[in-house]
Amino acid sequence: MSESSLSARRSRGRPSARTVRGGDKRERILDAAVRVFARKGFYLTRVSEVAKAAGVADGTIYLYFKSKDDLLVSLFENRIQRLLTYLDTELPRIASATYKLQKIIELQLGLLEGERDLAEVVTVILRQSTKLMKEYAAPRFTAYFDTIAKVIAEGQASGELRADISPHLAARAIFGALDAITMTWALGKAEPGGLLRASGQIVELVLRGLSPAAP
Amino acid sequence: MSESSLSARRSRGRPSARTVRGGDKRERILDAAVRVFARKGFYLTRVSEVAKAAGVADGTIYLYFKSKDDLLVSLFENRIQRLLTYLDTELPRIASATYKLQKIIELQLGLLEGERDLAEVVTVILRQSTKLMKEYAAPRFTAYFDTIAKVIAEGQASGELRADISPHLAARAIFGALDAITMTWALGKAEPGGLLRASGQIVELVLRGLSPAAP
DNA sequence: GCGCACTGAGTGAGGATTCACTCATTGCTC
DNA sequence: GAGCAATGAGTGAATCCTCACTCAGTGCGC
Repeated sequence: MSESSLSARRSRGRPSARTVRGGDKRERILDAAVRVFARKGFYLTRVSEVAKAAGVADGTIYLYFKSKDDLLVSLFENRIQRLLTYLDTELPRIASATYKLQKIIELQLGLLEGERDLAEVVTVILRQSTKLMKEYAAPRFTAYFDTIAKVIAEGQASGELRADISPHLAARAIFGALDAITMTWALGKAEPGGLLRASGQIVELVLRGLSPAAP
Repeated sequence: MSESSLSARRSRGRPSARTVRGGDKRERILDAAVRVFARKGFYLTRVSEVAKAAGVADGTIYLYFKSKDDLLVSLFENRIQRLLTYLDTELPRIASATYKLQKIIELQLGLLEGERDLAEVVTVILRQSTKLMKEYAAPRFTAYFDTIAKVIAEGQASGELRADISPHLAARAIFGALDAITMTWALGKAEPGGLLRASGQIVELVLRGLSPAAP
């Protein structure tokens, strides 16, 4: 079932990417969806509102997305892919585990800085659909945790990081810290630069937390 | 408006606490609600399902709660009050900021250990209603953050903790770490004792992270 | 009998999805 | 290049289903 919901994401016989009229409607719908979802939440958002915000008819949404659920998942997929792709290419180039951690933290916060609506969708809205959360998002989160945990384990092996903390636990803690900071930032005033400034301090906090004991 | 929703929580002319028949129905409904909300999420839960799980009629729920929203808020209120009350009485008795932090961490994880459904409600379900989140839960979270931040600021003033990190930022990071750990625990296997074991390591992590620089 | 907790079938509103229709565009034919 | 037919993206009103909530009743406890 989770399988079906995953494969279903890929919309069926959609119009070709270069549509004759209107241009990239799919992109416009996604843009509108981030904005509307962020303002009203998933369940309180009417599909017709997204359509209106995107400047298309209600039915058009169903030409590009299977359902309202599919719209949310596609949104997440579409935007978050950047982060994962970037990590996959960048991390291997960094030798030190501490610098890798620093990069991860800066990336996660940096991606959402300047994209408040996206931040809110990722930290709050995505979790509003239990079905999506359990079937789709949870495994994605796990995969991300694993990436972080692997970096920590490397650092422990090399002696760069303290070895008396479970890498998976630490990974979840780091993710949670970043997530909570992003959430309060998005739900609150969201001052520009707020996340970037935070990232420096969090790097500090995490790296000292994971530093080997002073002899 | 947030005011009205808050005051509205108090149910109107409910049956007296000592009902003649059936005993404390209100409690039974709350118990059922935790279980059903945890399994299906707020929006996918039908009020009739909660009624069925509680062994009462649909209408009975409305004798004790104003609405489905009210049911969720009452649930949170009812259960989480323990944590806050306990903190308010216990924290002042502890002198050292580091021990206070330790207490907070152990309490937050300890409260939910053994109450998996409640853990899921607090970490996941509560956030499903954007309205509740923004009107009701966000201020509660903020108050909790403030408590933690105050402890950190105290520790900084006394030199127990490093002073180059914003107390509010650190508070959110700590909360987020605990929250993410609880969430993955609740959504995953939720092994007994898992949270307690985690709490020791998190205390370690946080306290070293906040420790003053080694000279 | 009276009052009150309780019941649960019924109601109405709301909203996701559908689908019969429109018409700009394309490309075929002469 | 004009006329014409075919195409299929786009539309949005209508459909139809799903619940949250209501309220006319039921029967228990006194």
